[in-house]
Amino acid sequence: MASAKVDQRREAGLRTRARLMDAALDLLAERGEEGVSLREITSAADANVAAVSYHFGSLKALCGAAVEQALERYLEAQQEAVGTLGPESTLDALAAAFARPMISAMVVGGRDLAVMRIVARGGIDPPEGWHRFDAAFDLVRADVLRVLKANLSGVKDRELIFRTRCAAGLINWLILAPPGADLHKRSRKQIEELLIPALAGTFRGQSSV
Amino acid sequence: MASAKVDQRREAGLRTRARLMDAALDLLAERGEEGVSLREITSAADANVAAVSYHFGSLKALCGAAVEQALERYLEAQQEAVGTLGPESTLDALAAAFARPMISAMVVGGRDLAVMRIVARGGIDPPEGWHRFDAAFDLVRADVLRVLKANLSGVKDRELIFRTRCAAGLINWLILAPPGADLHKRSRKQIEELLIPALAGTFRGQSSV
DNA sequence: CCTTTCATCAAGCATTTGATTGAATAGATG
DNA sequence: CATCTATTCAATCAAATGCTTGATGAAAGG
Repeated sequence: MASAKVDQRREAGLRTRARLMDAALDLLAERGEEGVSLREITSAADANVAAVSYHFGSLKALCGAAVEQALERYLEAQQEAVGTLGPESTLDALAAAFARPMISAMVVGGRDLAVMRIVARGGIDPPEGWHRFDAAFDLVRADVLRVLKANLSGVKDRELIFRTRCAAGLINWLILAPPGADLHKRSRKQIEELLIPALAGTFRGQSSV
Repeated sequence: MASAKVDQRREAGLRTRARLMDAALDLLAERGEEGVSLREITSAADANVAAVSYHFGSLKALCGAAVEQALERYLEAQQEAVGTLGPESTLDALAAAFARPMISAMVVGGRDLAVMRIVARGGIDPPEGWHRFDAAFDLVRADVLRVLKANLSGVKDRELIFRTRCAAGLINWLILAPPGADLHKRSRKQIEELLIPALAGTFRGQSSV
């Protein structure tokens, strides 16, 4: 019990800090950076308005921390999913791996979905400091590009890169779509059956007329 | 000169009214409904703050009118583009027609692009009163679906509808992407060469493994 | 020429925003 | 026990928000 002793005050502080981050995450996912207010976050987190200044310095800093955390969680999942692909993988397998984090988030819902929505929003209005993760994004893109080149040898790199962008955009769009639209609340299998072919088609392009 | 006589006061009023709408359109396209303030619009339109209340009743009403006007312009262009398709049209032709308004807006830029951005934003955060245009959207979707069924006889309707949604989302995503990304400021030909195959692929799906 | 009508404007309104302050509370330390 | 420290809280701040008001100017109408 000696080394397990902790300062209860500090622990309580970290708890409200975490509550603030979670509340910010949910609200940012729902309404975006412009539509989230200090009072709303603190009341959702059951904390005092001053707690934000105390723990993060400012509302902006809190949002930045929340977005950063979302990005880290997302990139980890996305890298793990795409990293397992070998050069022999089919476009279907690529599409499945590429979409896996998004599909999981959609099935599970809750905070995982919020993370995805925040990342997707960042594709439209990139928060400052976003470029800190450029290298990680490039890593994912490189993995995708490798599989694409193996499957579509006749297509220029520029086109393949663009199609990767399209595929990502397609996914992000579906994530940001208002709940109640097509995919939300469906089973993993149903989502895959609809999404994977469309996504694989985007990668493949209309090569055969 | 008899019937051409107009009230100069009223004409001036209509001019500032139009200036307000244009300013609102630009700002809404850039920052979305949450990020636009009364003072910003009126200063961009070179008008007094009270002009908004006078001409539209409220800021919300002004934004609603601007969004509605954008939707009308968009739907007209989209319907015209897709309506020319026959049942014999290839997926390439379908993709070209489907993307034509977006491509034109991207090449021309300016207010046309603002219109597209507002419509795209509406796909994520649908403004109230949006469903007034559901019928018009359905018309476009029906035209697309007709061509899709002729080209992809083995695929279920539900999948084709979903792929139409994916294609629209893909386009909207590229429209909303920050300027400076891939497509912006490129020639129509360059944009088409990149976009049409990707879009046609999305429609076609990965039917042949 | 006088009155009315339409549009614009500076000034001010109440509310909400993010942020700060000093006191109060609860736990840790010696 | 007393002292210190980390956290929370109600109260408050200046700035920005959307909106209204009464005055002002200019064109229109009789």
